[in-house]
Amino acid sequence: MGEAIGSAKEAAGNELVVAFGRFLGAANRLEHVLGRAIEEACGISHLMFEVLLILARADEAGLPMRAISREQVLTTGGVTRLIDRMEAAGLVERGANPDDRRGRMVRLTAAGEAKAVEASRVHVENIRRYFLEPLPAEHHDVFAEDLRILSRSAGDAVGRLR
Amino acid sequence: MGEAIGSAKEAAGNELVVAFGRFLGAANRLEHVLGRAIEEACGISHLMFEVLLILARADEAGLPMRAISREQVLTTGGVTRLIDRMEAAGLVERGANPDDRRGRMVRLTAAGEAKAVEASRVHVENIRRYFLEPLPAEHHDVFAEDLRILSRSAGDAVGRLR
DNA sequence: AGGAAATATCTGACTACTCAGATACTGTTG
DNA sequence: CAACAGTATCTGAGTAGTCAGATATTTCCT
Repeated sequence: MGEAIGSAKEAAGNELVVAFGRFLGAANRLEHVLGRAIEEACGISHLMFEVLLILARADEAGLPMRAISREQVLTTGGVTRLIDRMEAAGLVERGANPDDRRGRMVRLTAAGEAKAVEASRVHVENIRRYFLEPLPAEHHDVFAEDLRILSRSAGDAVGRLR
Repeated sequence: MGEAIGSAKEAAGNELVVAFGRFLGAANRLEHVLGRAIEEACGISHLMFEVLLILARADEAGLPMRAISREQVLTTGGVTRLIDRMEAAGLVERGANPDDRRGRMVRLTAAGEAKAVEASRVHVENIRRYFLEPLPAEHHDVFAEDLRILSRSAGDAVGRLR
């Protein structure tokens, strides 16, 4: 694992490069495919689904936009435009932020709540059908544990990299 | 795990939705951050790096473009444009495909090989420094095994979803 | 062989991001 | 409290993807 990388072929075959590449590639494709499935079934993009979930966890008053750009890998400009589209689609609404007149609060509309429920059902169904059911039942726990370990490790790593 | 989802709050708190969301989010951010690091250090995008590695694994003759769109989550149109930029940057070159006159072969230039080596060094260094070194040494094997299991499971799931 | 269907790539039009700069506030500090 | 650095959001311009349609060539079937 500690060899110097001399040629391009060696670089491409390096154990760490290969292992991380496969892992990240698989995770990306999974997200891509699950996102596509929601998009086709519910007519909202993957990012919109994430935002619906973030807002569903918040309380009545909603969240300021910056809270959304922090949770997603999106610049503030990107969030402005994403929320513009979601507002145009009737899923969220913007209101004044009483604590800070620079900011706006974003909260779910009734239609947004309904869409969050609908999309979650689709999502859970897809995960279960294609991801979990083919595994023998006793592997579910092990798998869930793997997910936890990896998401924590990956999260820690991101924190250090920044 | 089998409850019906009734409200948006329940949807957002659903165990599967949360676990997959965290996992995919962490994997994405990790890829994003590692990609950024390569971009800043080497001046190539994350996708260009992936393509350099794919081509480095191929033999002298290179690969047809379609082989690249298959390995990446990219349409053929996207590959055309990505390779356009890489060719403009001097990293790859296109040649005729003697077996199929519709297609073109893409292969690394000397500059492309050098860039693959350079970027891999940076990548390995970052993974090691931020991801592996903070783990106690005896966890490395367990971790590598986790990566293997998860990337295989995710790959299988994607196959079933399509 | 002759022609239909499939495949590889390229392109025009569109979309959704990024970055940087503008605007409008807030908070801190001398 | 006046100035100034900081923060939240929005916007213009640029970039890199998608999709669908065009073109050239191959493959398959009769």
